[in-house]
Amino acid sequence: MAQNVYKAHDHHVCIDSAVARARALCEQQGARLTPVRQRVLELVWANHKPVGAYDLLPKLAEEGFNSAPPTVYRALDFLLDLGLVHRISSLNAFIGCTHPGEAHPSCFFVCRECGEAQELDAEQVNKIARQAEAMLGVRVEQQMTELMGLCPRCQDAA
Amino acid sequence: MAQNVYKAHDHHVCIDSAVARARALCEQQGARLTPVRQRVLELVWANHKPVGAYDLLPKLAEEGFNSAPPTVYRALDFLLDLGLVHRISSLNAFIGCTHPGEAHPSCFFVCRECGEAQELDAEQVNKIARQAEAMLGVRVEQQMTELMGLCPRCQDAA
DNA sequence: GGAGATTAGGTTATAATATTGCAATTCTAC
DNA sequence: GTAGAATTGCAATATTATAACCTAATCTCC
Repeated sequence: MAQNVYKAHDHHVCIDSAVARARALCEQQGARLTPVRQRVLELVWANHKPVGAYDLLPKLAEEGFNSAPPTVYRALDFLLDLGLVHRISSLNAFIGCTHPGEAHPSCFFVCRECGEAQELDAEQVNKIARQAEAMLGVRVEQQMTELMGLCPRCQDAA
Repeated sequence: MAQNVYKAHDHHVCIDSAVARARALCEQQGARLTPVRQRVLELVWANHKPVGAYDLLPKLAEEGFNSAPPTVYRALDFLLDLGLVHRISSLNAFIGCTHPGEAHPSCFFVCRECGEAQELDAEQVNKIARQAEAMLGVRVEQQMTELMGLCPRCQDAA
């Protein structure tokens, strides 16, 4: 299971290590972590809530970056390709990945109240994929699972 | 596992039984399967490919139905609530469900070539949900899984 | 069967998300 | 240093979804 976001933690470490992993991965793959791309990654990691592409635009603008939609979508596509971020389809939003290294299954729990997302172990989803391949003859190339509900904190609050 | 869409079948049966199930379910729940709603359901069932809301509009228009976006979105929302259709988030599209009866986990394989979707057994996804509840203390209310890849036919074609 | 409540549908406008196409620039490898 | 590739800037537009407000149909209960 990935790191538990519901435990108290120094979030700067999350951001810093995300950038460090990104840098390493880009070097390894011969990809370029340009200023926009790095800044988008940092902004996605600003907290543990999936962020919309259009939420990033004004923040980039403030900092003097170009801020037209294609800029942020291109950066996000780049990060998605490297598995540095995941897309939460049901929210049209993006969130940082804790164990990047090319595209891999996306499996998250998202709280409908606070919006925080917790990455989950995707082992069971792999089972579904293997089962479908065996029983139906399909070939699975991508997987995503999204669970929605209430996180521990928001249950307590209610 | 739900019916296998890759096997030859008389598709009229799919549509007819979908409508029959819908009628029964609506009766049971005291909901009204109005003409627009039934027609939208039939159109969603026109084939086994997820269909976009905006693809339905012109077809409804041809048949003299009102055809503004809210009309089709309302019909789709109604059908979603009853579990008669599912939303494929990664495609912004909708597909008929073979075993309706209020909202339930959505689990599909979608072919990236032909676009056909095959509903899968969601038992493993339930396991993920229970695991997340046990280990993280979250409460899961909704689930969706989407697998992407190549269906048997499109593998053969390639 | 009629009054009031509820549900469904019509209409217009607009919000939110995402992409296309092309020109300009920067980087990389030779 | 130059050709080719990757990246960015920019303007326009496509696609998906909802808001707000009103009218009409249907239900419920007496």
